[in-house]
Amino acid sequence: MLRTKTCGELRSENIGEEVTLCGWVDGYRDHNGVVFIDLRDRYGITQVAFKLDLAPEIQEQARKLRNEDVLRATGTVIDRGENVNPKLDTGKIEIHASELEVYSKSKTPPFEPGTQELPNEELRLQYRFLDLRRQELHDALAIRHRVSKITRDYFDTQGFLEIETPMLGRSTPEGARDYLVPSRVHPGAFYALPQSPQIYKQILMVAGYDRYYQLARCFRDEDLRADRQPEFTQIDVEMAFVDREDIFSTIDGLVAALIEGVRGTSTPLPLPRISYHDAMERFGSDKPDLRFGMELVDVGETVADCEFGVFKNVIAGGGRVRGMNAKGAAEKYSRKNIDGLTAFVGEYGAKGLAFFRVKANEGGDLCLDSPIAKFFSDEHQQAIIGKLKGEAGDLLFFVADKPAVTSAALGALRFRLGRELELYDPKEINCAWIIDFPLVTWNEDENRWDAEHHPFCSVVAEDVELIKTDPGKVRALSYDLVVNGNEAASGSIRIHDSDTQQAVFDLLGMPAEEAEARFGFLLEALRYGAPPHGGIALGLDRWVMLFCGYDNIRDVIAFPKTQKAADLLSGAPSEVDSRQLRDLHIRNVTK
RNA sequence: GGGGCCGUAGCUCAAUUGGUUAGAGUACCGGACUGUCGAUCCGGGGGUUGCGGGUUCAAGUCCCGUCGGCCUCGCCA
Repeated sequence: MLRTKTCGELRSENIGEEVTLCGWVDGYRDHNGVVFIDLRDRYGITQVAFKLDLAPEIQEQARKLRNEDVLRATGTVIDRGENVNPKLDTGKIEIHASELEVYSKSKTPPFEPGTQELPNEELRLQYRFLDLRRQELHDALAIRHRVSKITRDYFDTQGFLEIETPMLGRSTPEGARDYLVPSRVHPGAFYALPQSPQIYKQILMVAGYDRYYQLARCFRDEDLRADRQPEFTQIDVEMAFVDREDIFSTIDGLVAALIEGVRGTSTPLPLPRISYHDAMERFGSDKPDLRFGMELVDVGETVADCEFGVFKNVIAGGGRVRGMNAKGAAEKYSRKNIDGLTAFVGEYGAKGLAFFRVKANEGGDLCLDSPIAKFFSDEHQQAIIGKLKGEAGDLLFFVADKPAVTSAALGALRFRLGRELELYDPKEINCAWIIDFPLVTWNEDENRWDAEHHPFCSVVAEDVELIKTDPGKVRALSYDLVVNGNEAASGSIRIHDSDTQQAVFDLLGMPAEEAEARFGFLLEALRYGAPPHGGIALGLDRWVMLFCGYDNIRDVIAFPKTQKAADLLSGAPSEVDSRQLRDLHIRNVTK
């Protein structure tokens, strides 16, 4: 090594030692007779002093050092005495340099990795090599490494094999849009990058590899979000000869190991479970944030005969009126704030947001205060207050609409209010299984049933008969793991007998020929002795994001892409020359 | 595809709500200084206000379009 120590490890015990450090200039202070350099590497910062009286021959060179220059300095570890810097772990010592080698000068950087105020993200992504020098990115990627390492160790102890599956696969048009790769040797034909290793891992089960996992890179050509990148990493798992409980206990163990390994805290197992139905009723979401309460309440019966036309008409039309109680928030939201919330729920299809402040009148009785309170008799007001357990100072919100809209709007509003009202400890990691998802949901536009999870998802045994009679009521053997309001894992027990598989294809309106054409290779494999099997995939990026306490996954990915799926560092995607296109039998039709 | 926020010096921001030569901090350059650690002090350079149109006596500011970044609905089996 070119160095004998790192910039993070020297302490008082090292005083008197001759050491050599390498690193980047994090800051410089030139006092003519002495030049101070804050030298930074992965491990920390150490102050190096270049003193005129000790090494006059390198003084001139030291005075020219600027931020982000790379150097090697050799010198003696000195006690700082009175001049300790409590901000640095190495603050009790410094190096009095006798030798200096400048490996490379840096152009003036567009921003300083050590600075407090971050530049805009566009610049950070363009100069990602500078951004990655920041301590926060180092920490995030270290946690990411820890999650991967713990995962591999855990599955190893459980007898799993890590098996790689192809990146160049066959396009199956279901689900997300594929990223396609043209074939040179098969003119007009394309590979697809995997949306997930789903079909391959099921084939591995048929092949007898009954405990498989993989840290799998996946690709989906869909619009991005804060927690969605076009390429991302799944902890992909599949097991044979198992039922749902085996998956839960296996993943419970992984989750506990991750939290223990990253946070150092233990997690009570088994993780709690909530049915999809209960999650939607109580929280308005299939990925509820369970760090706080503020559950939804149905007041449909209570307000069915009130004088407020909106409520009355919605109930009469088969809709629902649901609400929730923001405890103590009456004075925290002005009329203008609430207008903002009304616009917010509008994004989820709600046509309005009714609100009431709970107040105590002169007599000490509770009543509702709102522009629409006059439409509610005293009996109605008391009933509403009773249902939502209202107390003076509470703020009640209601949405009246189609059932799905009340869930979507109130679920989103609850999530937002929980954050704004700081109803939880932001460091908490709260996990729960959501189970008993519906197998299919009705697609209004296409006038058919769509698979909620995917077409190979098995069904709760007692619901099999319902496939033909009442498909919307069929519960799937699928499950999600939600963490702090994020879908952090999703999986299912798969269908392994062809009768059930055919029944599901029939339900989805997929003719046998079409199923054969699309994933016949999986169906054929299942005909050669398929064990009962099931699995799950965890979103590794999201888990790391949650462990870091960030609100987007770009900050836990070394080289992320922008919302338009561009890499601002490399310039991908880019045009290619016509020769490459010709080799691939591709013609550019945009010109 | 839709909605919203943003774009001014290398960077972070300001600019009287349409009005004189677009400012500050920081970074950068030069100088002073032997104990700083957000060093300090003196001096200096640095602008196509993302881009293109339009309105106006006058546009960083208003309007239209466009590019880019972020958030989001749809989408993501």
